[in-house]
Amino acid sequence: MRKTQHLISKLEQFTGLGGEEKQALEDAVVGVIDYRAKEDIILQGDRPDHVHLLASGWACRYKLVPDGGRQIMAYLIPGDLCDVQVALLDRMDHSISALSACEVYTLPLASLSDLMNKYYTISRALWWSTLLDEAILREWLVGMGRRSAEKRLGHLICEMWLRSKAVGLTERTHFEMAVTQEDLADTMGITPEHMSRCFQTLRGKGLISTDGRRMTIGDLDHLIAFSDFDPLYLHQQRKVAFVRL
Amino acid sequence: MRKTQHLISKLEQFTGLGGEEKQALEDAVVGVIDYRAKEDIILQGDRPDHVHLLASGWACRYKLVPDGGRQIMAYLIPGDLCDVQVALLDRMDHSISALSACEVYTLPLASLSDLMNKYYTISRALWWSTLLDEAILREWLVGMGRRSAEKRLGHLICEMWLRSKAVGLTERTHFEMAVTQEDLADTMGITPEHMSRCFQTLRGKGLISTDGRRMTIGDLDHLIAFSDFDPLYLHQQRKVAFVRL
DNA sequence: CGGCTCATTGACCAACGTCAATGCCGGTGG
DNA sequence: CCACCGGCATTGACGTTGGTCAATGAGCCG
Repeated sequence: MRKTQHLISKLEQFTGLGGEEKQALEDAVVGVIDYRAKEDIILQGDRPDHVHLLASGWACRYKLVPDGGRQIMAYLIPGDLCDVQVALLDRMDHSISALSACEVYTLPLASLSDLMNKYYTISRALWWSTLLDEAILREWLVGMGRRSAEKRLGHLICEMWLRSKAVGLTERTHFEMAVTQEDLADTMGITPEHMSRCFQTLRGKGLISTDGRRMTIGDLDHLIAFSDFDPLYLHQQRKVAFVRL
Repeated sequence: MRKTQHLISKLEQFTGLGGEEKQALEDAVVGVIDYRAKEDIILQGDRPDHVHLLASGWACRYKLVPDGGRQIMAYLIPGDLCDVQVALLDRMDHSISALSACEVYTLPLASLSDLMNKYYTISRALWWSTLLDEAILREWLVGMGRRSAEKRLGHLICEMWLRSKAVGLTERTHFEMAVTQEDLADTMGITPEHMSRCFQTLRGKGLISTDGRRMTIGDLDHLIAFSDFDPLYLHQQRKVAFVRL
């Protein structure tokens, strides 16, 4: 399998890619690094000279606040680029950390930049992926402001199920949600204790069930309705990925 | 004064622009539209064929949720482009509405696209501005998850003071904050009643005072400290805009 | 077995929501 | 000029979501 398979699956939601373009992406990968859970990949203030492509596992963008709290601002799954933005911004305004064990491919910033100059399609597709990140961020903000913690959890499960599906990591009814309840609590702006209570509720309603990190969706239609989930914001233009279970 | 003066001031935080580039931007403006407060500029689902540049007044990005609630996800001030992203995404995943009376310039999507092909600097500067939007969104999410409503309000005031300053719309200690408390409540995910209480607190501490829509910062250093404000996320690279009052 | 991390539970508490009423102010028409 | 109106801000009493603290379990691994 190609190293860039997940990335290509992701980009192909938006546009077709030719064989030459796929090979060029593949050739840009120069190294691989392993991280353990909770290990930092990039720190706030860094100015990385490589772009990081997540190959396996889950990671997150986060910031710490003075009182010691952590706010997670994005989940990164296989196929996601961690830091395209550093090409333009002076330095990282947030940190990135592994949530589970992760494999990360490195691509020299210069190669990626060449590639974007040479292949208009790749350039557009990468720009599209940053706009998608932004759209997800907006939807999370809506959740934080206007949805209960339980609905936010349900919403996130729907989102990650679809995003995993788009890169080929979802089974029919279940997928690997490689995070702890504490991570989820830091995502939703609540405490781990309350996160646990939210899980009870969703399980009690028969919407989900869990076995370790494996998340099984018990009743997709009702989960969607309960969570007020509308996949429009994921902009999955080319494939109708959102089929019934 | 140039129509694109505010936009140019904004972009020059990031990069220098030559006279030819400035003129090209100016020439791309083809029309102007007036909106009254509360009027929608773009609706969710739209696919505008023009890019909108805010010339005066304040606007916002927002989404509605089923129970009737509104979540504001960004403020737009003079010099901000409303919808560069629609060039790539299929359609708007959120709406944009005027918060005060607004003047909006329109630029044909095709002209802007030509301009970005011809002038690498402009292309980079516009990309930078979308990354900035994303950085602001992340910081708002941190606030929603991990800061009290009072601190969020203080933080927003610091942010808008700086952003207004970057486009030349801030006096020494005060600026026009063209929004109602209800708008602010919909921004922070709280109720107007609670927003009012937050204002009392900040006024009581002597951090701010208000006169209609005019926001006066009483004690910048303490407001910054109180709000846990760090301007790093605004990525104001070229100018040290963050001088003391 | 012991030590770790993660999930869960319960009792109590604080931030913020809800509802209902009041005040303020600028605009407008008689 | 004044009465009235509509939009916005404010206040108070009380309710709810989610926080805090402290303890207990449950699984995993050396």
